[in-house]
Amino acid sequence: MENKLVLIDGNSIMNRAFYGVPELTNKEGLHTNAVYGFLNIMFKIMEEEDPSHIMVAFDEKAPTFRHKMYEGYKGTRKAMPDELGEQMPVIREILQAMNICIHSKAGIEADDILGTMARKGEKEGFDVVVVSGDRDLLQLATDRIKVRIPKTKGGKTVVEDYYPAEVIEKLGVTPLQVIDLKGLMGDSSDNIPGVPGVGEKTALKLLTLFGTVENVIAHVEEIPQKRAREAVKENIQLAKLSKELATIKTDCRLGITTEQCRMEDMYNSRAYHLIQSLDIKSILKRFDQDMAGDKGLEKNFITISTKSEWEGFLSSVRPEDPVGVKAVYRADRDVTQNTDGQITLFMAEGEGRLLGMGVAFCKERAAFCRIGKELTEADVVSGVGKIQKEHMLAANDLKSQLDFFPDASPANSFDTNVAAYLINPVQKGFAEEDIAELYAGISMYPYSQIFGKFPMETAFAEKEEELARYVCYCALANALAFPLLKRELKKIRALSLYEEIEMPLLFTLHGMERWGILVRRQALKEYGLKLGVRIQELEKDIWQRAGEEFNINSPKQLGGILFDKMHMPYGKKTKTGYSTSAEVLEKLRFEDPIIEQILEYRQLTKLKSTYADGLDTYIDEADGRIHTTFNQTITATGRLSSTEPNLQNIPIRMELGRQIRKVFVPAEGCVFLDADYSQIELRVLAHMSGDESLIEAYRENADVHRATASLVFHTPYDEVTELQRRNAKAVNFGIVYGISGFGLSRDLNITKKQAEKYIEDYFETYPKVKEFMDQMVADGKNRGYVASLFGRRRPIPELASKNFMQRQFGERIAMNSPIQGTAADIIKIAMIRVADKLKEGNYKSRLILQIHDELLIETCLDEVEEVREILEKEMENACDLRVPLIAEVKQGENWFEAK
DNA sequence: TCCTTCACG
DNA sequence: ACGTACGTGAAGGAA
Repeated sequence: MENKLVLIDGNSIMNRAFYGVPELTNKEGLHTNAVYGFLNIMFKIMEEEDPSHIMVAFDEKAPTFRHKMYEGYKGTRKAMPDELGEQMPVIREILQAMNICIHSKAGIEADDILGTMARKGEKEGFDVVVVSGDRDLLQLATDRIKVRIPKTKGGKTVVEDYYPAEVIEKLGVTPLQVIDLKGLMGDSSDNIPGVPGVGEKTALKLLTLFGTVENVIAHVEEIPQKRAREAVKENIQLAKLSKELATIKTDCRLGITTEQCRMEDMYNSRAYHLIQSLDIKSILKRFDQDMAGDKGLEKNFITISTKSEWEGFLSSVRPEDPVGVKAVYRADRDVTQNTDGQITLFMAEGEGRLLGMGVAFCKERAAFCRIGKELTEADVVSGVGKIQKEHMLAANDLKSQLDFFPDASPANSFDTNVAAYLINPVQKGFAEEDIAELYAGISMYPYSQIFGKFPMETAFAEKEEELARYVCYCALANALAFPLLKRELKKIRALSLYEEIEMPLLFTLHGMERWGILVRRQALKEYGLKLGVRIQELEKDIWQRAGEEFNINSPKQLGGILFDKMHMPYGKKTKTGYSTSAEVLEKLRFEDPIIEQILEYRQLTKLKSTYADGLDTYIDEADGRIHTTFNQTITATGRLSSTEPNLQNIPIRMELGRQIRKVFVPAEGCVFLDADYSQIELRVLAHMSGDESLIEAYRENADVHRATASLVFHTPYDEVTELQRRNAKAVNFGIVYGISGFGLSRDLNITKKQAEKYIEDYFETYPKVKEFMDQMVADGKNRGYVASLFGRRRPIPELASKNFMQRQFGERIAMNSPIQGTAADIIKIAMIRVADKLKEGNYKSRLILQIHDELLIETCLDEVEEVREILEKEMENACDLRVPLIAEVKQGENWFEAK
């Protein structure tokens, strides 16, 4: 409806909601019940009233003049409970995000703001609706001002409506007389004293007789009842004051116009995300219905389905525009074209998989290219390729779309995902939805809310219109974010990290993923079968010893058997019950042979489910190879991670598990070359700390653990015992992790005291290491982040935590991240150089895996010596430290042999 | 969806 | 008086 103004009493409704809605919290433990209740009431009112204008008024935190005056009189207003107080800023933020006018001013009560705006609106011809939980507001009611008072009755919200007629009916006085009523009877909830001894009944009688407080006072002698007469007589000042207190001002100078209250773009994604962070699902539904028209692109995107349209669109690009893109493609690979070997397979890959592409230059020019008869995949691909010569290509997760951008290079393309990751690696997400918010200044409707968990391929088939719009927004977000992200990278001095490491690496990783690693499927299957046989034997034995059949994989059931039924002494307890971890079982080894069997059972089922059976499902039918995905933007430290499947955690420590590496083999005519960095993190530590003794040890190519033992335990280098060396090694590890006495004591099975002594001695031996650690923690506290040698940042908010544990965790992170991060930087450089050398030299050998400090190359037999040289040299020379970097290269017919 | 366990560096 | 070693991903069970 045109010209309807809704005015909401923020504090009052929050208060109502807080006491009316049972306790609710989000994942972080923030209370949300009042916010939830408030929004429910607000939406209900909006649904019923369909207003054109809306405003919410709040009280300022500081006590107002009126209350100060009264404070001196009698007590104070009850303090707001913390659980409600913490929700006040939250609701204001949400309302602000929804572009709802909120107003509060020191010295002016919310009531007075409402009163003033109500009268103002009425004068300007608005229908006014005032929403409050406070009956005080009833004095505002007129024919054009409706007062609505929500009440919660048994979990449901019922709203009582008051025009003047209803006020008279319910209260027995006119709206204006509400003030007089309160002046006489008072209002404890609003701290209005009233006249002592005068209640509702008496007050009403007096008003029927005299009309107003002033008249009651003037005719005080005429009051029939003695008690009331005396009461009023003795409290004339109090009555006057009470009336004043009860009077809502309607003439405040607020400095806002009704026009500023106009409703606009309420259902946007900023508000959506805010509410989402509160874990209130039911409110989000309202957004689902109403967010259809999000901002940014309006209806400025077109769908292109012919080649001429495409060419016309391309020519509309302005010289300074980047080209934002997002490809929509089929996930499956084209099997039929991949019959004659590797090379053909990859040439053919991608071909025929593209379904469409969002392309955007700016807010005014965005298009969805629909692949079809008159616009082929080749048209789109070559069109983008051509425009890329002059314009930066901006994509998000370019690696996953690289098949469709054959002309892309690290220099002519930008990945908003990678860039945002470098700016803050511990942020929630880096997809277009996040980029749009943070770096493009536009709102996007989240994919999952439109299409659920379906892949884009399905979304394209079922909701093409919506998907077209979605990918255009993605493309636009990328285009708009590009300059901002680049500027930010420059500002934090991470631009060279981005340009010289991460972007080139993206291409290297893409090549590794596509090439994949060959797996002997049959051997894997046999391995799994063998495990299965033994698992069944163990299962039978375990059940027999337990005296019943149960699920050995269930920690709960296993705990019940071991600790309740068999009465073994339990060690640790977890949140949910007994711990049955290997560490605990290890200590029970001698209680019963069942323990040994359970441990073996655990080991075997792990190998079978995760590796034997698990890996098999990832073998590509077309080429017999496994193509993992390397995630470049997951870890907080800068390492890569590997998923679907994870090829960075293939067993090696235990012999039986290690055997599985025999199924990973090089292609026909090739061998594996596998190179490991030797103690890269400790070497990085030596460099970064500048500790002379540690550097010296590495320069002399000494056994560092032995050297450490020698210095820490004051034993000649050649007389260090095995135990001493082992202890020193554990200390070295601990140092890299951000040492703690407890952690080390647990690892070495010694007392905390002893462990602390070790650490103390260690720091005495390598004083610069101690200095370095302290410096990192100080840096983290001062700047909020620590950085690697190449400028890779990790924010550490934990260091500012009030929680001791959290803070200590922050300190360990501060000590570890620069080291782990620098090591990650170094191997990334090595990877790029190795892959580039292989490419430039037209070698047929390929880099196929990275496992943090290890690189695996499928090496053609005739290239072995040259590639070995390249691998070793590029790894060792990846960066120039104060200590040498050593890479140990091994060769083998499979991954087992090459380690 | 969260938790526990365990595989790796 | 707390209750911790740093960084990951997958599987299976419990809720």
